Amino acid sequence: MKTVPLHSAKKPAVACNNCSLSELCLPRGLTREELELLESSINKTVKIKKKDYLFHRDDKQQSIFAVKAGAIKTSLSTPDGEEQILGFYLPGDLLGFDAFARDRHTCDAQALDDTLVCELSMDNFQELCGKLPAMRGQMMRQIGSELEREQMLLLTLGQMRTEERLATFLSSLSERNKERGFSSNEFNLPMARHDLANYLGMAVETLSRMFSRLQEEKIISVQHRLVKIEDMARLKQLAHHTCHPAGDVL
Amino acid sequence: MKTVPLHSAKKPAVACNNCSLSELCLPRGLTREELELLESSINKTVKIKKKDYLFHRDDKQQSIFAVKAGAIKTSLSTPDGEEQILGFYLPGDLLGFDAFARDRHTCDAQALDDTLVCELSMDNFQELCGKLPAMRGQMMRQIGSELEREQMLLLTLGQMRTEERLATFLSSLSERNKERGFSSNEFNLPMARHDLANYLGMAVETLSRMFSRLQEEKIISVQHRLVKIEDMARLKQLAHHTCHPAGDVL
DNA sequence: ACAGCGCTTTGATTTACATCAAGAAAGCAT
DNA sequence: ATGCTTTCTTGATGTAAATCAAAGCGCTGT
Repeated sequence: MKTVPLHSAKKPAVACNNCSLSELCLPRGLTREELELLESSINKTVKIKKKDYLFHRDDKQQSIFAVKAGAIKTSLSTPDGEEQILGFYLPGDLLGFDAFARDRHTCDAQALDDTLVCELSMDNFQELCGKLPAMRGQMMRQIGSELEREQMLLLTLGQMRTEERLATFLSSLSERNKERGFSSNEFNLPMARHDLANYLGMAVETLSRMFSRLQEEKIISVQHRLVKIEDMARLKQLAHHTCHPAGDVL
Repeated sequence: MKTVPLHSAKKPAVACNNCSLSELCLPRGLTREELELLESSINKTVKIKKKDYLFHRDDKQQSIFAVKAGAIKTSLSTPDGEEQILGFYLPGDLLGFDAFARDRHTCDAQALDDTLVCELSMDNFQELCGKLPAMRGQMMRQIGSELEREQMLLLTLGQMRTEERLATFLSSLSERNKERGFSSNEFNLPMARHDLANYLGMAVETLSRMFSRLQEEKIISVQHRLVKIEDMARLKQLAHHTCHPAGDVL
């Protein structure tokens, strides 16, 4: 097993403590020393072009990743070419946990845009988990969030009608933006209609109709990817199925 | 934090090494000494009567649990009383990971039958994770499986038609039984129609119709909860959407 | 045994959504 | 700009599955 230099002589390429995402990402709750150890363990930041893959299903797991800029979607696909999008990962989100079961990724991860991710190798990850209980705790929380997010999506797909699904999605994207200090009333969708429809388990046409419907009802206004929430109360009401205020990823 | 006696004088109440489930449960891959440490950390085994709850949503997480006998369902429910069943946990399955995100459970866990579970307190769990890398690894794998299982269910709910959903479910239950040394061709469903229908995101009536349809097509035969698979090849073909042979829980 | 209750199946009808089809708008290259 | 491709919206039609309704079956307990 590779060992991590405890205090590397030269300044690491990655500086988590300067990163605007440090409160959302792994560093949260770590002490100064722990943070330094983490920084020196981050292997590098990687650029991925739009439509390129960060990993494929069945790839051996090398690392876990943190999105720094851009957006990633993960999806499962079937022999006959059908796909189900499992999640959208935006800046501050971690991904790669899916491979914990068998050391191989269980889904594909593709960039929706030109994207920047930080990479932490599994070796380093394991070592940090052994050494730093706080780091292990933070990691557990991240995995827990992932589990929770998928559970919410199950509820959405299993129980809600299409309008509710969209309302729920918009409401949680809004929450998410608020948490990150962005506007909760006006934002751009990071994904195309096609991807969102698939994620929400409906046809693109249906999604489009639901956007129109919410607009007619004066709950939102949309043009292309720009969404404005005009009546948050009614949106939340439509999305009342949703139990959680929080949620880390979409 | 409580400390775990390294070698308790008296024999622990729990004997993982005698347990028929040790190959599926936490002990897998642990050395003799590690196993002893685990055994002495298991707090107790708990009995839960049919319809009683192991935990509720928002309960503070005290423990993780391993099902020894019986069956547990986990579910999410909405303010207006709708429910989505998230998983069925059978002997050898672990549950409780959902609380990792916020130290509180994100779903309810209810016994489908009189049930026996082993309980490992979070304190002991944390301690073991720090001490035993093998144990931490096994735990990560378990969590990974949970994530993977939920992903498969998302694919099922998002993309499949009702007949495919049932076929997929039966096929994976069959696999699961084979792995545990039970018959893969003939088994009892551990849950009522109502619960299965909800889990698969359809109405009870539709589920019933799909059972009938599969029976008409001579793929299975059903009476009450007893299912016989008459034509495994065609069942798998119907369930072709499913990518994975494995899968730990349902 | 019987009644009574919950669970399951089957049938008739309705409906939400998918599919099919076409047009409008936006992005991209030349 | 111009045309071309891709993405998105809207309309018309079809269908899978929900809902409504009722009957059959298998429990439980008296």
